[in-house]
Amino acid sequence: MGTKKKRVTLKDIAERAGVSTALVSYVMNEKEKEGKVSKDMAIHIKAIAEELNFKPHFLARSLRSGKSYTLGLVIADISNPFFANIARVVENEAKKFGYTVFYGSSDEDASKSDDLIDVLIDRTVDGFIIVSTENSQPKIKELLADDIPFVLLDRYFPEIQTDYVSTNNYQASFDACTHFLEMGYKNVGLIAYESALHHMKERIRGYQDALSIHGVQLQENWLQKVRIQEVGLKSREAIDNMLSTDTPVDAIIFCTYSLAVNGLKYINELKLKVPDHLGIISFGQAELFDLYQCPITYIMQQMDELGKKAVEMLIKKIENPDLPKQQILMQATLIKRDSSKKK
Amino acid sequence: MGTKKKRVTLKDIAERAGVSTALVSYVMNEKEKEGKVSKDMAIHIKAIAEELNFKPHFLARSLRSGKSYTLGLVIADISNPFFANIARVVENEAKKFGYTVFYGSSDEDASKSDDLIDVLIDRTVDGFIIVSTENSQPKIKELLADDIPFVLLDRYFPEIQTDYVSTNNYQASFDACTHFLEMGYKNVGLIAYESALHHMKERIRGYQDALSIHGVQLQENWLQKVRIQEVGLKSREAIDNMLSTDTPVDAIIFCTYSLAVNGLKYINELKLKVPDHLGIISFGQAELFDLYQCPITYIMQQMDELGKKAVEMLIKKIENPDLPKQQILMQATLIKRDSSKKK
DNA sequence: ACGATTAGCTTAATCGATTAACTAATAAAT
DNA sequence: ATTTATTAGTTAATCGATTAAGCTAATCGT
Repeated sequence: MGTKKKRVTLKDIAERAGVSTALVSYVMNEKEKEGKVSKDMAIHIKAIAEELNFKPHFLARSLRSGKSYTLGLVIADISNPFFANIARVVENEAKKFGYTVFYGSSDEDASKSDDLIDVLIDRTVDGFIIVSTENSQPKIKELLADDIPFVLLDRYFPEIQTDYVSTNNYQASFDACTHFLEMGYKNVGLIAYESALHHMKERIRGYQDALSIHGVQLQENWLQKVRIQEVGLKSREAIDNMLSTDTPVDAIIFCTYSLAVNGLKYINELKLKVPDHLGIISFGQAELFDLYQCPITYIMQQMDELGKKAVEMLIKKIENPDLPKQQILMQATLIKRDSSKKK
Repeated sequence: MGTKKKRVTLKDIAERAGVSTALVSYVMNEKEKEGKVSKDMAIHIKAIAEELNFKPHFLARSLRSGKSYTLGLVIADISNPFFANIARVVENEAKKFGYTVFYGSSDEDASKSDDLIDVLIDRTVDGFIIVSTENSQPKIKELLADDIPFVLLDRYFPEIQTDYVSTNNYQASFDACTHFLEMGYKNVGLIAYESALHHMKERIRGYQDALSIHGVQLQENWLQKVRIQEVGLKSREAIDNMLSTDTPVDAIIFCTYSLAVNGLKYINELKLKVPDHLGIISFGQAELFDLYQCPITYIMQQMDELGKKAVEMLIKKIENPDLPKQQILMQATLIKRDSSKKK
């Protein structure tokens, strides 16, 4: 009843085989090719290891080798389906390379993010994948200075030279707005986060350029910015603003999933019909978009590829720190559905 | 410029202070109360540690002490909002106790779950929180036999004596069905997973008992079971079955979030109006329920409490393995909204 | 046949922190 | 004055695996 099974160590195997632990270690690490161990002995030792069900002690090995085969993943919020999916992909991909993932949510708060990174450094992770927050530049620079391998995911800082994998947000936003205009919507609005984060600025810029290239003048109140911490309260206000001008919007682009959730809820409350009263396009992808009044047009990012690339880049970086920094921007795809259908 | 900052070790501090590493270790572990270290020396050493920004090496400490302050969390699927939330709560709660969490998704697949647990054991986690899958009893028994601390979360096996924290699913289901009957719905159906998992059986039993206690005879096709792996395909079939009998249902209880997502999607396709054509109650909670045709009535589990309790129990268990096993069933709450409103 | 290789294994240091056991010096007790 | 306690430290083993360096005996080349 509960006999604490004590670990089988190299020593146990060595004793059983009547050899030194070093030899066992060589066998376990397939060093026999290098002429360190005889074939017979290798077979013999492997058999014993098998029989005793030997599993190397991760901590001991890591301590000695300085490698923990552990990655730290810092994301904004695991309860956002976009990041939940990222987390999943990262976890699965890392596993393929023999790495395990510690993760944590920053809640879009730089100090939480910084703390999390510190905790994970203490835990001797080999590297990081980071979805950074506003004001996390100092920490990022610190990581650079300390030569800690990391890859930024989804968000990056154009003024800091780092590895990153992200999406061409400018293009995505440009395409969304253009699509609305082509479908006959005249007054296209956009709700973004009030944020210094570059990806958000790019989304705004893409929208603005699309309007101006199509000869549409951006009207007052079409562009709304909401502080991340106040999404719940201010989303309604933003929509009210967009609708109560001389040139009320007939279509809205939501720059994030949370903005969409809150906005769509309010649109329901206002009893507005999508897309008749209001066309909708949103960044992100979620089951929710299938179940609204009508299927919502959304901007699909290649999450699987984003996550995979990030892991791949990070592991390469860990194994070869001198690799030149790499930047990847992936293309997003506009999934066109009823919420933006032809007027 | 990337000067790999090398770790500050006990030895560095010891040399600087002209003492042995042992003494430094005692100071760092606050053992001075036990009369091992003079006050002056303690202050002196602490000052040096501070100055050099000493951080103990986690792996070294863990290797020596046999404690890693790491928990393993095995959940069904991180992209399900219910589990994403659990993961979050567990992570936050663990942090409060100085623990960090490794997690992974099992995808409701016992062999994946078992593998995951093995990987985490290799990683020397101190204990597990497990949302178990069908057929994972053997692994659970193995953990018991090996005296590895763990707490089951959400799902448990009544035939195995373990610690667990779960919800009174029988009552929750009973209440949901009763609510429908009281609101004037006559033909209440339920869609569940085809599963041997006890929590699922309890949900079914609660529904059946509620019907029979209120004098309603369970009709053919009212109770539908769908295999987890086929939710996408078979949900439609299930709903078709419920609607195409002599006694078609006028209300449906969905036993899980995934069942609800798929079911609601199909109900949209069928252009059925909720709640006029069909009342809806679902287990789980999600933003999606706010944004459907009308707000969906759902069964709210106390996720925060579930997660917190699980962490608390686990850590107590880790620190005192001889603690008697504890079982906790939490009460769920029915959040009544328009999808089940009075006929 | 003699020195040089090489195959095959062992020794021992190492990663960094912890802790039981020991020492030396001082203080208290009898 | 001698024993006993207490204080304030040090030494060295330990957790388990890795690996450079060393050793021995067999093998090779000429």
